Amino acid sequence: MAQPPMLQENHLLAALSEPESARLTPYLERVNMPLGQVLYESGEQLRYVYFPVTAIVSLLYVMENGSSGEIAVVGNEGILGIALFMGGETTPSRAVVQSAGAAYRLPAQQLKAEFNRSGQMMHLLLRYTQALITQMSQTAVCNRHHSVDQQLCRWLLLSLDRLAGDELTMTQELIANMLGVRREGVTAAAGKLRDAGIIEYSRGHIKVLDRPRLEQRVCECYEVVKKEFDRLLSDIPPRTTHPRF
Amino acid sequence: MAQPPMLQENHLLAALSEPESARLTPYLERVNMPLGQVLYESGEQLRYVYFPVTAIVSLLYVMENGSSGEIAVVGNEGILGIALFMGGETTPSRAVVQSAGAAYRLPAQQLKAEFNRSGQMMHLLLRYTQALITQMSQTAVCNRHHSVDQQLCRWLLLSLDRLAGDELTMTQELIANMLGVRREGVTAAAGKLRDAGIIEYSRGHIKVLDRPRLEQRVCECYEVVKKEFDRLLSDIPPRTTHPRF
DNA sequence: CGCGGTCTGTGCGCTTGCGTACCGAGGCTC
DNA sequence: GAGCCTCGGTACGCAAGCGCACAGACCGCG
Repeated sequence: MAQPPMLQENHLLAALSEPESARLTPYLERVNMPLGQVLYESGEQLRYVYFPVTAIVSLLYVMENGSSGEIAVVGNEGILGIALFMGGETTPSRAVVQSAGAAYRLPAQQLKAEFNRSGQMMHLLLRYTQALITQMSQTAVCNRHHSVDQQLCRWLLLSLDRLAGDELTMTQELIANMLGVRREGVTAAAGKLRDAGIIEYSRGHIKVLDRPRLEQRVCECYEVVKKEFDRLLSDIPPRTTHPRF
Repeated sequence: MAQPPMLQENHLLAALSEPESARLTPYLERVNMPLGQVLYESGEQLRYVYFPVTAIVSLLYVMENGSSGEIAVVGNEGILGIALFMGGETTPSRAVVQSAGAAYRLPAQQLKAEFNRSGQMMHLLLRYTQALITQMSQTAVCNRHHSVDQQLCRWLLLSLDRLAGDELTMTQELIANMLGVRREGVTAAAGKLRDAGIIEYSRGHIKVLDRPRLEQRVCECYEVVKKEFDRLLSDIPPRTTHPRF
């Protein structure tokens, strides 16, 4: 509780012990990240890790022919750059800012140093990584078995959980890139949700009006991942569900 | 090199330093695993980790409606039970023996103890886990964008890499479960490969006749994962590519 | 106020894969 | 050798999603 309150905005940072927090704070730098910013490219050596606060970042995989797919999404519950402490230094995926906002960044060296102390931070990061693995696995099966309609619901809920409000800035084209489907497919799915009065949207702004009914329509994948995140990370003490404004 | 030669059969065990190997060897137990054996169920507490030798194990995700999908495959290059050292204790996936054979198993306690020494083994396991993450991500996009034909090629090659010979015992029905598609889809894809003279099969036995042409037909996903495994695990010293008979 | 670019809506033909059903062939058991 | 069960082959209608093309709507900018 003696931490600078700002660090509470990211769950992982918030869960650090005082000595850990004291060691890292001098190196943490708050940055603003605009929509579309690429934090790192596939195969690129990472210079920083990022702890999102109000921003949301997608881990995107881009194939040779240009088609793409989101494999995970990271908000203020997590960290970007797990390859650094896992030992691979890089990953074959790209990290793109999906919702503009703030994050703390930390030089790679400092993160590795703290990780190698094998303290609480290491265990925290590993458990977070396992939660991320669950998200990726679930995405794999969801891609295989569920309709665009259901996946759109899942995607909206994942974003909503990582946002302060009920509004997101995102075109259907971009959502299509994330889900790895056609833009027209998203148009159709979004149209159904609008006709049902669950969302409203216009030119890159989506507002969720009725979250409960969104949860009725989503496939099981959303719930599975959510429960697993809760299970793995619920003991994080100050449990700030959303950043306060 | 003073290790019992048998341990060389699994790449991770083979890469251990002498003291590590000496600590673990007393607890390692060689087991035979028949086709179809379930090493652990979704959500089940793990009592052992497994280091496959000649066996191949699939990480399978089964959905509420019974449909399923393979999210990763583990052979003698890896380990089963990463949730133990990642801190989650369990995962929402199921581990099923896809190709009968031998493995070493180690009680969960011993693995955790060794991991917590933060030595070479820890770094090895973490790098392996990152490679596994790559495999899962790639599976997610492959599920989205590639045809059953291509995915069958990928699946065959992944199995082939983890086998001693060129023959696998596996029905089309089971392959369909792994890929998360219909059995008839596999029949059609396999028929094309047979007509082209690339494989031959009958009643649960598949023989690969022309691996180079299999590699021509596969999607990029296979290569990406293979390269990443090589990059992350290539410094493992005794590089026994396949168990010798 | 008009222009241009971006975002969304819609239509159409095509391919892939799904669900269902049925059948024959090979191998195992008794 | 008869019977049974598993495995693989095939067919048909259906639905989802794709690629492409184009049109209208909205916004910002000059």
